[in-house]
Amino acid sequence: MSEKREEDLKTNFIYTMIKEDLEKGALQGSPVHTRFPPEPNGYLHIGHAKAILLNYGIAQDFNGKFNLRFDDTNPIKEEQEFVDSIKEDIKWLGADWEDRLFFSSDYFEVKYQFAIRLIKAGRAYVCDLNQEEIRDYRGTLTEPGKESPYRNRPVEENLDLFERMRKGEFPNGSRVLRAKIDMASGNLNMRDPVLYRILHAEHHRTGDRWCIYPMYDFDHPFSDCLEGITHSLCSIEYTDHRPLYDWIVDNAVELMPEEVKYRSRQTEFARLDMTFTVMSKRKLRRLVEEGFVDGWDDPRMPTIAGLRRRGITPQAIADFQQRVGVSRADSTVDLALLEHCIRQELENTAPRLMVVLDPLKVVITNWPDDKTELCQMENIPGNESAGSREVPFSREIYIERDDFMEDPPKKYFRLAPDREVRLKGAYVIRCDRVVKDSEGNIAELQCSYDPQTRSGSDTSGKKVKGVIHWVSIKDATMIDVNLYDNLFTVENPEEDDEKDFISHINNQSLVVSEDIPAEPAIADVPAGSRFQFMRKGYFYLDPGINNRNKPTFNRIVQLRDSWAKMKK
RNA sequence: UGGGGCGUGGCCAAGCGGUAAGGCACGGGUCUUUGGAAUCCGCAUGCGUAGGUUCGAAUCCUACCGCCCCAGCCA
Repeated sequence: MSEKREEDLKTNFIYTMIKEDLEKGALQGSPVHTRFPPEPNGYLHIGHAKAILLNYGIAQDFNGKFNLRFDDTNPIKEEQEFVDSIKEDIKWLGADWEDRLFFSSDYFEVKYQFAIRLIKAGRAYVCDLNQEEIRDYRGTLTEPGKESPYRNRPVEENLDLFERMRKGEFPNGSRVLRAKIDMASGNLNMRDPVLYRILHAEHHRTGDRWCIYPMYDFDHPFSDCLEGITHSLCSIEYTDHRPLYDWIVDNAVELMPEEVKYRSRQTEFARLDMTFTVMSKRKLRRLVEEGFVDGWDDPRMPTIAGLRRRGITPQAIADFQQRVGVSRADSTVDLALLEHCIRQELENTAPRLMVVLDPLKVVITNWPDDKTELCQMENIPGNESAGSREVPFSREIYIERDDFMEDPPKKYFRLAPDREVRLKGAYVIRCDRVVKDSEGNIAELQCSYDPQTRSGSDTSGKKVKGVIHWVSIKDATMIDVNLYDNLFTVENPEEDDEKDFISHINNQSLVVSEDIPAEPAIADVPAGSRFQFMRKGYFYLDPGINNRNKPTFNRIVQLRDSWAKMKK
C-alpha cells in the first residue's frame, strides 16, 4: 500500500482528535495509550476485529501502547474458556498487547477503596430498595425519578453497610451501592446509577474472595485511569454513559490521585455491521444452539474463529478494516468489500491448482491410450519466484460440466459441438461428438486435439477465445470440498422486525462435494495452506478436518465471474 | 412527549467558508493461455428538507423531516 493511500485511510475523526491532542500537548507527555476491553462471555466477531485493529493501530501509529483488558465484573456470565479463545483470536489478528494483559478483577481491591472514598465524600450510598423499586424510583424517559429514601443515610451507616455487603452478610439483590448524582437528569444513566451489587457467585479468577462486584459504569473508567489509558474508545451506544464516565474520572482524580495514572477520555465510534450476516451475540448464539451452523467456528459465521477456519487471512481483515474507515454514523458495509480484500491478497499469494468441481468426461480420441505428457504450469502467473509444477495430461480427462454447451448462446466461448477451446497449459481440442446416456443426459464428449497447439510452443496460429481447466482422470487425486456461501439470502436478515431472521437462512450456504478430481500435486499440500482452484475460487485446506487420505478444502470465496453476470 | 447520537452517489467515507477525495459496487474499453488479474474511462451542478447570513455554504444560523440509542443489581 502506498504512503499516500495509507494517509488517506487514516483521515478519520479519531486520528484527527489524537493529532490535535498531541499538538496541544494535552497528553502531558504520556504516550498514546489504548485498550481493547472484551467481556469473556462469548466469541469475538469481525465487528470486534474492527475495534481491536483500530485500537492497536492507533498505538502503533502514534508510538503508543495497547492493553488487553478483560472486563470481568460479572462472574455469572464469564468463563475461562472465553478468555482463552479471545486471546487466541486477538493474537491471530496480529494485535500485540506485549506484557499488558489485564483483568478488571485485578483491581477489585483498589476499586473497593475508591468506593469507600466516594461514600466518605458523601457521593455514594447504600440503597436497600429492591430491583423493582429501583426501577420504579428511576422514573421514565419523560418523567424524572424520585430520590431513594436511603439516599441521605449518614456516612457512617453507609460505610458499615458497605463493609458488611463485602463480608457477605446480605443476600443477592438486597442492597446496592449507588452514586448520588441526579434523579431528575434527562440522562437515565445519571439517576443515581448502581455502582456495586451483591452477587454470591464464583468468579473465574477471584474465586469466592468477593461477593460484591462493581458495575461497568463504575469499573470501566476507573480501570482506564489505573492503566493510564489516554483514549478510551467504545461504541456509539455508550455515548450517554460519557457524563457518568467523566463523573467517575473526576472523582477518581480528586479522591484517589495517587492511584490514577491518567485522566482518561471516552470517544465513541460506530460499530461494524455487514450485509448477509448477523452480528449480535444473541443471534449468533441462536445459530449455534439451534444447529443452523456447526459451532462458533463454523466457516459461515462472522466470528474470528469462523473466518479463520474459512481460510480468510488476518491481512485481509486488516485491509478491510482500513477500507471501511471509522465514523459515528450507523452503517452496514457491503460483504463485497470483504470479499474484494480477500481476493486482492490471495491473487498474489495463493498458488494455482486445477480442480474440476462438476466433472464431465472428455476422451481425446486422437491421443494414444497409454501416453502421458507432463505440462509445465506456473504456480502463480507472473510471479516466477513462486515456481512451477508439472501436470499430467492423458487421453481421458475431466472438464467442468458448464464449460460445455450443446446449444450455446451468442457470447459463450467455451466448448460446444464442432468448436474449439484451449485446455489450460496443454492443447487446443475440438468437440467432435456428444455421447448421451439412455436418459438423454450428456455422458461424455469425444474430442480431438491439435498437436500444433502445445502450450508454449504453439505453431498453429490458432486464436481460441476460451481457455478451460481440466484434470487427467487416471492421475487425479480425489478431494472433498466444502462450498460455502452466504449464510443468509437477503442483505439484511434483521430488517423486518416481524419476521424471524432465521427464515432468511440460505439452505445452500454449505454444499459438500465429495470425491472431486484434482491434479495430483494437491496430494502433497500442507494443511493450512490456501490455493486458487483455477477459474473457481480460493480454497483453504482446513487443518481442523484434514484427512490425509482425502483432504477437505473450504471454499473461501469465489472468483469474480463476469460470465455469470452476463447470463443474468 | 425527556436525554443523546446520526443524516455526503447503490454501500462505506474524506471534507471543518473558496466552489464535492478515495475505496467497494456498477457500466464500458484495452490486454490476457484463468470470462481471473492488470490497466484505462465513466459514474453526486450535488451534500436529509426549507429558509437565512456571505462575494462565496456540505461546511455558519434558524426551523423542520427522517433514522438510531437509553427506563439491567448486563457489558
